[in-house]
Amino acid sequence: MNPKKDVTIYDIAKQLNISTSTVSRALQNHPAINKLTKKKVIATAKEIGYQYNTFAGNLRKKSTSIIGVMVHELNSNFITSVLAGIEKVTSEAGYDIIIAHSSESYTKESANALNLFHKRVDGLIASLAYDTKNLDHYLPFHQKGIPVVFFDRVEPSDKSTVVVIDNTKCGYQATKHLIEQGCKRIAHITGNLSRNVYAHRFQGYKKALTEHHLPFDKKLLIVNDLGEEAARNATLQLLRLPSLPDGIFITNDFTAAVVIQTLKENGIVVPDDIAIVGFNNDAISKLIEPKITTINYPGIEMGEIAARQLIANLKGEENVQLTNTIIIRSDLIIRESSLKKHTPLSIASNNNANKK
Amino acid sequence: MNPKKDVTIYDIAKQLNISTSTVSRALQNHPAINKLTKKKVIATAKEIGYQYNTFAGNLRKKSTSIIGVMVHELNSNFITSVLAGIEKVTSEAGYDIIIAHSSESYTKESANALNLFHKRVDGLIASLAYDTKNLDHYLPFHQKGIPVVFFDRVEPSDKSTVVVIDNTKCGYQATKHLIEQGCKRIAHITGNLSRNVYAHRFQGYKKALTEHHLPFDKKLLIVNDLGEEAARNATLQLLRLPSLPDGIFITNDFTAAVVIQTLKENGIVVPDDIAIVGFNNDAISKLIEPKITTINYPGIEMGEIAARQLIANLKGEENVQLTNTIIIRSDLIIRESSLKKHTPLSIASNNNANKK
DNA sequence: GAAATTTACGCAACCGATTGCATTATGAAT
DNA sequence: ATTCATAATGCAATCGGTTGCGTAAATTTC
Repeated sequence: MNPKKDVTIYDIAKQLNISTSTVSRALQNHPAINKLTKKKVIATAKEIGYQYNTFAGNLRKKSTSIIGVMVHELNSNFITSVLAGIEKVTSEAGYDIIIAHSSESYTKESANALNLFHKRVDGLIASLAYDTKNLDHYLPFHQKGIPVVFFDRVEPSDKSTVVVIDNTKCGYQATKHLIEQGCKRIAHITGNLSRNVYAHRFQGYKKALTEHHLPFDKKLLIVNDLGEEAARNATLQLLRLPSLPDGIFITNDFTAAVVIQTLKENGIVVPDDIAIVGFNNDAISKLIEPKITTINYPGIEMGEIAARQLIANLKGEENVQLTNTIIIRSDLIIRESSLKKHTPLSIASNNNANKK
Repeated sequence: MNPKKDVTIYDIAKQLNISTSTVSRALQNHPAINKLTKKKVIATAKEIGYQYNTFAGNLRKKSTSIIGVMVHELNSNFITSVLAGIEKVTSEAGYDIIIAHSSESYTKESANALNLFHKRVDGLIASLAYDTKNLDHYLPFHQKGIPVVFFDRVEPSDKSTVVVIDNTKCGYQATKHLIEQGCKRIAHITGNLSRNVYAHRFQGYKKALTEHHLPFDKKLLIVNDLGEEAARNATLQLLRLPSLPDGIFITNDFTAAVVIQTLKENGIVVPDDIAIVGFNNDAISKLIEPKITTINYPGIEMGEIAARQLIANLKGEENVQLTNTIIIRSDLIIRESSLKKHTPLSIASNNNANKK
C-alpha cells in the first residue's frame, strides 16, 4: 500500500560502504572527492533509484534556488513574454521560478507575497496589481535581505530595483503622432491613474497636448478597468459626446481592438473619422482591421533584464546598486489605425519592430 | 551583515517555557491543546516574528501541499482559463500550485516533469507538448503513487485520469456546419496529427465528409505548427490550388484569424467565397472581422474538473477510479465567418455560450 | 474517596542532506 | 626511515518542525 520508503544518500553510502558525507560531496561534484568514487556513487544512485530530497537540502542550506514571480495576470502577450525572458535567464543561472498571480487584486497579491515568503524564495520579481498602492507586503523580504525587483507596474521604492519603460515618453509619442496626423480632439482611454503606468502615459498625453496648444478636455479622458465591457461602454460614451473626438490613445491593444470594433459597428471609420493608437504591440494589433498603431513594449527584454538584475543581487555582486531604476527602450509602431494622411506605408513598415 | 537567525518554534517554546511539541500542535490548532495555550503561542509567535519553515515541515511530513501543473504554453486564452479553474479549486482545498511550461517541447516537458518530481509535488496536472508521444517521464510519479491527471492534450494511459472534450464530435460538428452552409470543398488546417486533439478533430472532419458523400482531398489537409507564419503559408498554399476550397475548418482561433486576414489581403471574401470555422472561442474570435464561428472550449470548467479529480485522489477517496476519462461538454458557436446563407443572426446569437 | 476518564503537555526519535573539522591514506621530499 | 604536504574520506552536529507514545494533572463517576 504505502509506497516503499524513499532511497536516500544513506542507502547509497551503505551500499558502497562509505559515509554520507562522501556521497553528498560526490553528488555535488566536490573537488575533494576521488573521481572513481564519484562514478561509483553516481552509478549506484541511478541503480537504486535515488532522488534528491529538496527539502532536506533546503532546510540545511537555507536557500532554495527558487525565484518567485508575481504578476497581475497571465492572459496578456506582454506578461507571457516577460515570463519567457525571466525564465530564460533564471534557468540558465540554475534557478527555478514559481509564478503567482494576483488577479489584479491587492488582497491576493498580499497573500501571494506572504506565501512566496514562506516558501523561502531566494528572490522576487514582481509587477503590482491594479489597486496596489503600498508596498508593505514586501517588507518581510526587505527585512530578511531577500532582493525584490519590480517591473512594469511599480511604485517608487528605496529598497528595490525597478525596471520600466518610459511611459511618459510613450504617451507623449503616441499623442504627438495623432496630432501630427491632424487630430485636434484626442481622447484617452486608460486604467486607474494611481497606477504608475497609466499615470505616466496620461502625463505624456497631456504634455503633447499642451505642447501643441491643444486644450485638455476632461470629457475625453476615460478611466476604467480595461475589460471588454468597459471598452464598449467607453466607446459609446465618447460617441454620445456633442462633438466627437478625432483620435483616441488607448492604453492597451485589446481594449483598442474592442473600441475599434464598437466604432465600426456605429458607422465610424477608423482612422478617417477617428484615428487610434494602442499600446503593447500584442498579436491582436496586427490581426484586426485596420491594423493598430501601437507602442512596442519589449516584454522579453524586460523579463531578462529584471532577472539578470535579481541574480546579480543574489550572487552578491557588491557593485550592483540595489535601488536603481532601469528604463528599457520602447517605440512607436505605426500601422493603419492612425494614418489619416494615407502616407505610403513603407514608412510605417520600416518602423515595424517585429522579429523576423 | 548576515540577517539575524530565523525565529523557530524553539524560540516560542523557550519564551513560554513549554515544549516544541506543544507549540507545533498549538500552531496546527490541534484539539489536544488548551485554548489559552494556543492563544499565548499564537500571540508570541506574532510578537517575535515567527515564520513557518516549509522545508522542515515538508521534510518531516513527506508531503508538500503543492500541485504541479504542466502546460505546453501560457499564451493562450484557453490555457489561462484552465489555470484559473485549477487555481480556484486547489486554493480552496489548501494546495498551492507551481506552473511549469514545456514550450511545446518534449525535452523540456521531460525535464520539467523530473523537476516537479524532485520538488515532491503531491500531485500533477498536465497537458502534453506538441511532440510528446510517450509518457515515460511520468513513470516516477506513478511508481511513487503520485496521482497525475492529464487534460486536453493527452495520451491514452492506464494509470491516470484524463479530462478532455470530444474532439471528434467537435470536428464533426464544425465540418457538418460548413457543409450545411453549402460548402463542398472544405479544407482543414491543423496541428500534428499524432497529437490526440488534432487527430480526433481530423477524424470528425473526415466523418462529416463521408457522411455527406463528400470526397476527402489530401490537398485540402494542411498540417503545420500553428504559428503565424505557418498560417500565412497554409493560406497561400490553398490559394495556389487549381480549384479553391469554399470552406476551412481551422484548429484554433488565432490561426483562423491569420488565415482570414491573409485571405482578405488576397481579395477573398469571408464567408462568401470561403467560410471559416475556428476552435477554442478565444477573445480574438469576436474581435476580428468577420467574427469567427468557433467551438466553445470551456477552459475554466476543464481546470476545475481536473483539479477536483486530482484532489479527490489525494484525499484518498477510494471510490474514485484512478483511470477514467472525463469528457466535458463543448459546443459550436455560430458567428459570421461561416454564414454563407446569411441566416438571420438571432439563431447564431442564441447559440452564443458566453457567460453573462 | 478511590477508580476511571479525560485533558493537556513533554520526551525524543525522526525526516535527509550539508559541512566544518578531524582523520587517514598516499606520495613526495629530505 | 622520517617528515611533511596533499588527497580522500569520515564524524557528528545541524537545519526546524512533526508525531507516537507516555505521563501528570484535572475532572468525572459510583
